[in-house]
Formats: sequence, C-alpha cells, structure tokens
Amino acid sequence: MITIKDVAERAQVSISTVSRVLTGSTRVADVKSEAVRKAMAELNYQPNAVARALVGQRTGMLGLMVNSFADPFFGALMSGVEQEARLHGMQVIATEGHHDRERERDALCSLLARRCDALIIHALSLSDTELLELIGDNTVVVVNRHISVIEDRCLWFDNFQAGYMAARHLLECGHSQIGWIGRNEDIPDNRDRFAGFTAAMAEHGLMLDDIAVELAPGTAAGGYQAACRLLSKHPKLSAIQAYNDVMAGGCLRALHERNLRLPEEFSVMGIDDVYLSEYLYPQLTTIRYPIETIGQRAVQMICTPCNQLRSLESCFQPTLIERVSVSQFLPRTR
Amino acid sequence: MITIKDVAERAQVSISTVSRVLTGSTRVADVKSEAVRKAMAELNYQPNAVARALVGQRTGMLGLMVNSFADPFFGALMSGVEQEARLHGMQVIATEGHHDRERERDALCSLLARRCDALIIHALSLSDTELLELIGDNTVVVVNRHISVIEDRCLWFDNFQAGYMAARHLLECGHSQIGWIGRNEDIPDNRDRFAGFTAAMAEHGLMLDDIAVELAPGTAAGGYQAACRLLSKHPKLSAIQAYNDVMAGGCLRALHERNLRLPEEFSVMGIDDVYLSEYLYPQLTTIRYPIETIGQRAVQMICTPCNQLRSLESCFQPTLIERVSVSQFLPRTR
DNA sequence: GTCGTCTTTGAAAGCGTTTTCAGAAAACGT
DNA sequence: ACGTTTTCTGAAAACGCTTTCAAAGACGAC
Repeated sequence: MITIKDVAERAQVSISTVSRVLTGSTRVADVKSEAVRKAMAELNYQPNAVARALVGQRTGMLGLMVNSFADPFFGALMSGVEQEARLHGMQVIATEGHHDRERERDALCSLLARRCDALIIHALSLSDTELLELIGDNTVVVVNRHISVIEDRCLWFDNFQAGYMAARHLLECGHSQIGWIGRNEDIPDNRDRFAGFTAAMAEHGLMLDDIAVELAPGTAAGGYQAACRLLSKHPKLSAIQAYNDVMAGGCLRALHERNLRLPEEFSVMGIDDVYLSEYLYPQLTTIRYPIETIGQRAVQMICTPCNQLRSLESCFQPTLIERVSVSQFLPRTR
Repeated sequence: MITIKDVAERAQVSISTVSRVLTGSTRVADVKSEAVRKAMAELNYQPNAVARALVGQRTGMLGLMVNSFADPFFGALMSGVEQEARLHGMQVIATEGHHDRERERDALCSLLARRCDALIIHALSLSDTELLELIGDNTVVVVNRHISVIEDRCLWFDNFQAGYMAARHLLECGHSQIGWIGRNEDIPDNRDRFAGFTAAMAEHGLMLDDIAVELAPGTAAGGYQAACRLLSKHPKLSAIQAYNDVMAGGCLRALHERNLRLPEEFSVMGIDDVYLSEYLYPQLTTIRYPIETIGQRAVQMICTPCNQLRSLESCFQPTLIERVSVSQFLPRTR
C-alpha cells in the first residue's frame, strides 16, 4: 500500500510536509506543495482514513442502527440519514437490530467499538436503562422513541395525534361505524395511536365500548386476519382504521375478496405513508410519518454546532395524505 | 477514553499481557489473565477497533455500494449482505450511488479510503474501465453486472431467461396479444429482458413487428403512462409484460382505471419479485430475482477461503412466482 | 549442580497519520 | 550590517493497539 512516506520520498520532502499539504493546516512553499501534489497523483496515493482516525480521534463515521434494512420504512430513514451525512462529509455505517435484544446490544457495541463519532439509534427491544447504559456518554440521537432523561437527544413522532387525525378524517367524511385494526404487541406506538383514535371517536360521542377492535401481528397477513374477523363480527362497519399502512394493505385484500367496491363501499386509512402506500389499490389515504426528515434532522443535531442549531421541535407532527382509499360515507344499499 | 494502558495498570501487568488475553494468541498465566479480565470488566474497557485495524491491517469492514437505500430491491440486497456479514464477524458500511457517476465514484473512494477489507458494488453509471481502475487490486465483488475481465468476481442475474420465462408463462396461459412495457433507458437489464421476451414470442411465431411496445421511465408513473398508451393503441391486448414489478404496479393502476376485472379480463406480469409485489392488487405474478441470496453469496465469496468455496455458479437463475395477476386467456365478451 | 528446554513476561518497534516543537532561512526595519 | 520577526521545514512524539524479541524463571534430565 502506498503511504505518506512513499509520497514524501518521491517528492523529496519530509512526511510532515506531505501531511501539511494534505490537511492544508499550514502554509507550504509553492514549489514543495506542487511537488507533493505531483507525487501523490503519480503514485495514486490515497490517505489512510484509519490512521487519520486514530491520531485525529475522530473517524468521520456515523453509526446507524435500524430494525431491518429490507423494511421500506427504515429504508427511508437510512436514505435521509445518508443524504445529510454526505453533506457533512460523514460516512454511514449501518446495522440491523431485528427487534431482538441480543442483536441490538451486539450491534450497538460493534458501532461503539468502531468509535463512530456519533450514533443514530432506532432500538425497539432494549430497555431504556439498558440503552442508556450502553451509550454511556457517547454522542447519540435516539429516533422514534422518547426517553425523558435524554429528551434533548430524542426525535419522535406524535403517534397520538396521528391516530387522532386519522379517526378525525374518517369521522369528517361521515363515517361513524369505524373499526380499529391494531397490533397485538403492547408497544408505545400502538397504544398512542389507539388512544388518539379513541379520543377522536369520543369527541363524536362514540365510546370505547362502541368501537370494534381486532388485534394481530403488525404485518400484512396480520392486517388481513384482523380485517376478516372485524368484517364478520361487525357487518355494519363502513370504514377501518389500521395501525399502519402495511396492516392496511392486508386489510384491503380482505375487502377485495368480499368484492367491495373501494372506496365507494368501504373506506380504509393507514398511518406512516410508506413507499408502499401509493402502490396499493386503491391508493391509500394515510397519515404521513416524516421518517426521512427525521433521519436528516438526526444528522443535523449531530453535525451542527449547538449555537447554530435553531432549537426546532423534537416531536414531529403527522400530516394527512389524501389519496383514494377513503371517501364520503354513503349508506350501503345491499 | 479508557485504553489498554489503563487496564494494564489496574491489573498490574504490561500492556503486552493485556493484549494477549484480548487476542488469545499466546498463553497467559491464569492468575494474570484473571486479573486482566477483572480490570477490563471494572473499567468497562472496550478495545479500540480503529487502533486494531491500523496495526492489524484489516478493518473488519465490508463496504457496500447500492443505488438507493429507499428502494426495497436494494433493501433486500443489503439485508442479505448484512446477515451473512454478521456470521463472519464483519460490519457493513454502506453508501448510495444514486445512479450518478460522480456520486458512485466518490462513494467508492470513500469506502476505499476507509480501508474496507472488501467491497460489494452495485454500480450503474460507472463505466467498466472506470470501475476497474477505481477498484485497483482491492477485493471486490460486483453484483448485478457482468464484467468479463473480472468475471470470477461478478454475480449477475440471467435477465434474458427472466424475460423469456415471463413471456413463456403468459403464452402458456393462452395469451398471444401481449404488450411489453420497458424502460426508455438503454441499460443492459432492459435489453436482455426484452430479448428474452421476444425470443419466447418468436417461438410462438410472433415476430417483433407484431409486438406492442411502449417505453417509459422505470418508475410506477412510467409504467402507468406506458400502459395507457399501450391500451389505447392496441385494444386487442389481453396481457402486459412489464420490465419490472414497479412498472407493473403502475400498469395495474391504468387497468383499474379502465374498470377491467383482473386477472379475468387482463393479465399482468412483473419481474423482480420485490417486497411490493404481494401487496399489489391483484397480487403480482412475477419472476423472482434472488437478490437477497446474491447478497449473501457475495459475502461468502469474500469471506470463505478459496479452497473451501465450492465454485457455484455466478449467474443466478430466475424462478416463476405464481400469484394472482395472471390467468388463463378468456376471450373477452364486450 | 549444571545445562537445555519450555513457558511466561515486558520492552520496544511498528501500523500511517497529525501536530508540536524548535531550528533554519528568509524578509524586514532601522 | 545587524537584530527581530516571519515563514517554512523536519524530527519526534503521540494515537491505541499487536507482535517480535529477548530475557527471566521454572522444570526436568543428566
């Protein structure tokens, strides 16, 4: 491998001088600096980032842990992070946590051992305590999670408001018989979205006992099953609100199988607005989770000096994305 | 930061000894090794991977370049790579190329500068020559591309066969009026798939002049536009073969808008079998591109000693995934 | 008791950089 | 012409680790 030493030899200068033209820290006489540049080009020299990291005490690496690369939701997060990281000359190094405590811990340790300058973490399975202990005093931004002790290093989404807005939209379209399809895991996102949903319903005088609810795994298959159960138990339903777009996707399938014309005969809402949503038929009306923006903001929090960082909100607000899957309520004539 | 020196001091041994228990390279007396372990635990010591990389001349990092993180196709690739990398104790460090020559070059240089032990590259915009020049004599696996000079470091997909199988399937279902929706960029994948398509058609006596073709950008919107044009120009079509699943998704929308019952009245086939396909309505019949497996194999090629590596094929074969969007041809009665 | 052989250990060199320090050379003011 | 400042440069230390080398003990054989 070509090192700074080779360049120095070829350019007839000391390695210090080569280093100086490399970093541009100090003035170097034009003759020499020219010679160095020439030597570097001729040898096709590429500075060793590892050595630089060791001496400079910064690696220029941004550790990122997400649940799964294959999930488009996290794809969007990663994309946001990478774009912004590039602007700041940082390199993303990514791992998957896979919703598994062991793996999340290993992944974090690995990133830490590699001495990333900062970490962006989406962890589902690690407890708050464990997470805090692991990160120690490293620079960290926790996304999609609210840990009050480090609230200023967290970016999260107003899930309550998302659930609320979704229900609100359906109610405003005239629906009142609205079913909820949720996850059967007791995770905060699920709780909050459902709470928002019921709050909106309550405003219209619909109490918890009146609401049809089915729980299932947070997958398309889960959404399908839950929808099937919901439809057979509650024939009067005119709309379904799903925990997220993926479950809404499964829900749509169940409705298609029953030959319902969508959205004329039945409305469906999702939450998240993932890549998927506009491919569904009918295109899904949903609540946008600005996950890509959150990724960008996480990097900004890390790379922008505190004094320059306008202290923007850490809690991101949902927005309604109106597509096709929801329409005005029309009493069915069957 | 707490270093090997601190541990050595605390355990009352030299740093050499600490290093030895760390690497396990040489026997260390039980008393000492115990003391070292204790000191490490008490100080919560974590070896500095950067320093180890510098002296050991290997970073344990696997550089990965893909087109875009947000694209589920590449999500699957990344997932395959990460899984296998984990098994081999390697860490993935990823960048996006974004189908842009400059960015692809920058991304590669950055990975190279970081001294990744090996690179897995999906590059669309770099020319063969440029790519070869950049990678020099680094360990590299090129995916989804065939460069004959380094054929043994390439893994690719039989796009011709994919196009052939797709058309074949439609033909076997009795369709003969089949339209092709392709990309308007002249990339090899597009050429090969179309060539396979026409080859199958030719076997049934359908020559190029008989085939309805529309080209558009390789997006859902592109698929939609192309389908609209195709349908208006060729009312007799009973099936469409799209370049990939994403375009097929757009195509489905065009068909829904025309109130065609799918698949009874019209069949659609994709290629790739991305995450998306089973969410489409009707669920897409397609040709599987085993991209996750390709990712795994790329890592295996890198991490498995040559002598152990059974020389498996480098060209991956497509398989037919029968879902719902294709049915037997039934003459329309309208 | 002496010698050779193992085992275990610490000192020191080295990985490829950056940066400090001090000296040499050049430029300047008078 | 001389002292003072400024500019430029190389030697050397440091970053945190691994590994080589040689020395020190321990042990058994004779």
